[in-house]
Amino acid sequence: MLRAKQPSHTNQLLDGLSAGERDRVLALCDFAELAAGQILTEAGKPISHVYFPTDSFISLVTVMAGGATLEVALVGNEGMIGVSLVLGGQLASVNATVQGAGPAWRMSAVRFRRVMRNSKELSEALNRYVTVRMSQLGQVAGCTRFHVVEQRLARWLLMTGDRAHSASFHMTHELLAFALGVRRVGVTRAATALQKGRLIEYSRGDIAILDRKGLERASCGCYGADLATYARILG
Amino acid sequence: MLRAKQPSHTNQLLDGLSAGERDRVLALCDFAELAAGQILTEAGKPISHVYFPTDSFISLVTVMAGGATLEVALVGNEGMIGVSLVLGGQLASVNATVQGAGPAWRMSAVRFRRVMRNSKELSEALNRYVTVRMSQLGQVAGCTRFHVVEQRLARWLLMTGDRAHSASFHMTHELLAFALGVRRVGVTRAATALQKGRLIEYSRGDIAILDRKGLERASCGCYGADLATYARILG
DNA sequence: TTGTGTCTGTGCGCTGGCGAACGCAGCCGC
DNA sequence: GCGGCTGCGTTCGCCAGCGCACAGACACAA
Repeated sequence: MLRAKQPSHTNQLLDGLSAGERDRVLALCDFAELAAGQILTEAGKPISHVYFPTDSFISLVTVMAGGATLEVALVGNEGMIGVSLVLGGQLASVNATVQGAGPAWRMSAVRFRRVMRNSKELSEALNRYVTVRMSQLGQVAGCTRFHVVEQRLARWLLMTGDRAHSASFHMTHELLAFALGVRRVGVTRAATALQKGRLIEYSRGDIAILDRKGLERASCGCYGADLATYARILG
Repeated sequence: MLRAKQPSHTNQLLDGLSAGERDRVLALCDFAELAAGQILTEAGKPISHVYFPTDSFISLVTVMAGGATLEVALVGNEGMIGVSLVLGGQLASVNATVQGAGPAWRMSAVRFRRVMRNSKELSEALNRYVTVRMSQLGQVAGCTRFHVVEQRLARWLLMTGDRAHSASFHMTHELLAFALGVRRVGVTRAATALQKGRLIEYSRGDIAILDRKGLERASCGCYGADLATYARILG
């Protein structure tokens, strides 16, 4: 694993709150160190905690009957894990697996429900985040349908770079294949092409983005569309 | 257009409310007759009204940069149009086009915001519906990625039969192609196969389901998964 | 040093869906 | 009764991604 930027220990959703409100919320959280591969929620099972990542990032994956997998969202310090609770539910609707190890603010479901009832400011902010996620889910469906692996890979690398707060991070082709819902070989092909174009560099799971602008050109517009959606609703 | 069952003029979301609450909500609605092709919301534009379909059904479509289209949800009397308002937003995140003409309860955005603030019962019910939609969006993304056109077509026909309250309805291959995000030719192929198997019958846009059980076998499990999700959260 | 496991690269035949194009058949209006 | 429009059927070459299989390359441990 290559060197990462200084961690920020902040989460944008919480930072968007007024100072007093943010402090009240943070007082109910503890600071958890998430390990790569750790499972935070499983589809259909109760949610025990919500998480506000700061320097970790988490992959939300749907598992189809038959075992095929597809990542439907990548959550870093711009988001949260456990949106079902925001909507008053109990059960998770997707599998959340830690992709990038690191810290996150964590709050028990019980406390979260209470503070959601009592804080209009928090619940409004998180409702806006839910709106963003819904928009992005639609976008992901279309992206997955219409864009080729190389574009989607480029998009994924950009998103991950943002959430890792670093141009380099760890992720094998195998894991990328699960996220993109393609074969490992398909990832290798696409990654080789991007590397030949001097946009990225990788070796045994260590990936580095060399040319961010170039990678944006190689990706589909969905990367920019996602950012725009977020900015429009939560910016 | 072939004969339809007796229309019910009910909407399941509203029917799930207590009688008093339902009456209060309905008193704020008017009864609109929606025409096929009518556009109810457009992505990025303000939502003027929410709709609770009774015997109409509406297709929610994402339009990608480049013009490709993909239906991400089909809403009938089990749902509503305008979920962004439920979450406190102003703007639609998808295009909603009437696919099956018919009646729907309609309420202005202004009134809807007010009643949402004042009725815990309504807002909780609609929040559960939002949860369902989020789950289904993930399912759709996976279905679109992994299942072949014939399966997806079968699923679409089943969903539409449910929402039309009838085994027959009107829909050309061309429009189906837009919904499924494939070529018209691809729809024709799949439809021919289903017709040869005596599962459906069609002619110049009039489609009839002949063998519902057979169609379920020909579809992917996503049809059943969607129903199960709905039942689990709202049943 | 040797071994073992992990990660990446390549090749082969197959298939589902694509774009483009053309023909035909039913229906409606004049 | 003719013309035109809409909806459906088919064909052709093409390509992205698939499943399968195997080989090299590096890393760490015994």
